[in-house]
Amino acid sequence: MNPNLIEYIRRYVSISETEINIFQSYLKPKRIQKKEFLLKAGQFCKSRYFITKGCVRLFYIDNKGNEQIIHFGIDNWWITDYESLINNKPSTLNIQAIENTELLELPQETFDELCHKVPQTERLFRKIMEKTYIAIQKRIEYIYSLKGEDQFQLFISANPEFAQRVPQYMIASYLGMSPEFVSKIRAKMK
Amino acid sequence: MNPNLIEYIRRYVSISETEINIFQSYLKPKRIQKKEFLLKAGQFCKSRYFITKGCVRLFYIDNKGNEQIIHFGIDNWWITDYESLINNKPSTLNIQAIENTELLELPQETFDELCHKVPQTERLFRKIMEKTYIAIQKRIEYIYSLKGEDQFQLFISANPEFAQRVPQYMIASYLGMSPEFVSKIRAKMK
DNA sequence: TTCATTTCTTAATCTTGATTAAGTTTTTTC
DNA sequence: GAAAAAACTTAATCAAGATTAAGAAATGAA
Repeated sequence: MNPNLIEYIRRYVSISETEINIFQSYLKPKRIQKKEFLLKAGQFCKSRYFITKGCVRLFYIDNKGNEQIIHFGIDNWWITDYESLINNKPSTLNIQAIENTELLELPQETFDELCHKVPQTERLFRKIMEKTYIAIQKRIEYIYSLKGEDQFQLFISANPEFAQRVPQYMIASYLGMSPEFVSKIRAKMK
Repeated sequence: MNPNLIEYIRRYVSISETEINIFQSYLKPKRIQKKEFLLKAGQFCKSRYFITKGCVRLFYIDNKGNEQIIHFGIDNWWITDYESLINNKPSTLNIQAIENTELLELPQETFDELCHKVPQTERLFRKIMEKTYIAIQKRIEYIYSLKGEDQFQLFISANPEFAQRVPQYMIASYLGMSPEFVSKIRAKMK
C-alpha cells in the first residue's frame, strides 16, 4: 500500500499489518489528468478518495454562473462530496483535477463490509471528520473576523505551497473574493 | 435514559437494549441556568454534551471585543468545543445558556472505554460528524453565494423556532451581520 | 515562433452593509 | 409598578470590496 496512507492511518489509530492489508484490498488506484473531472454535478458520488499525489478543487456553480470553490485537496487528503455520498443523492458539486492526480478510491458500496472486517476504520474516519470539522469551523471564524486582505495573507502563509501550485484566481474564489481584489492586495504587498 | 437520545441514536446505528443501558451509564445529567456558562474561554473542554431541553450559544470574542456566535445548540443536538476536546488544549470558545438548559454530559475521560464496551459508539459519532460537516459546508456555500438579506431570510425560514427563542441581535451575530442591518431587513420585510 | 488561450493587472464607478449616534420599546428586577 | 437593563429601531455617513472594462503578461499548442 501507499506508504503515505499507512503513515496517515497510523497517526489516527493503531492497526495491525494484517488489517492494513485488508484495508488496502478495498482501495482502487485511479489517475486523472489535469482538468479531468472526478465528479460532476448531477452524478452520484459513490466513493471517498485519498489523494496520493496531485491537486484537485471542489466547486459549485453559483446563481450568477460563477465557479465557487469550496475547498482544495492535495497530497494526503481525503476528498469526497459527503452530501451525495451519505444521503445518496445527486451531487451539486464538481471535483476537478488542477494537476495530474493519483488517487486511491474507497467505494461506499463496500465501506460497511470493510468497517466490519477492520473495525478501526470507523474510528479512523470518526477522527478524520473531527479534525476536518475543527478546520472548517476555524475557517468560519476567519471569514467573520478577518477582512479580505488578512484572510488572503493568512491563507498564503498557512499554505505557501498553494501559492505555487494553484492559480491566483482560484485562491480568490476559495476565499470568496474577486480576482481583481486579490490582484490589488498583491500589488499592495510588494 | 432520555427517550429523545434513544431515538436520536437509533436514527444512526442499530443498538441493543443492553448497549443503550451501558451507553446511558456513561452519561451525567446536568442543568444550567440561563446566562450560566458550560465552558469559558481558557478552560479545557472535557466532554461532549447532548442537549435534552433548552438552548445554548457557542461564541468567541473577536479582535474588536465583540461576541461572535459560531453556532447555537438546541434540543437534541450535541455540543462541544472539538478543538479543545480532541487536541487537549485550552478553549478559545465559550458555551453559554440562552435558556435554562438540561444536558447529558459524556466525558472524554471515559469515552474510549465506552467505545470499547459499545463499539457502535464510534459509528454513531462518525455519522454525526459527517452530518454536521455537510451542514457546515452548506453554510459556507450560503455565506459566499447569498447576500446578507437572503442569508437572514433563509435562516429564519429554515429555523423558524429560533426567531422565537433567540434574541435578534444573536442571530445577527451568528450571520456575521450588525444588529442594525438585521433591523433594517426586518423593517423591509413588513 | 506565431497564434490562441489562460491568467493577471489597473483604474473608475457602484453596492452592500458597517459604523456612529440617537432614541424607542421591551423585559427584568426590586 | 417604577427604575434599570436589555433589546430593537432609524437615519446619516463611510468603507470594503464587487463590477465593469480595458489591456498586459504568461503559458500552451501547432
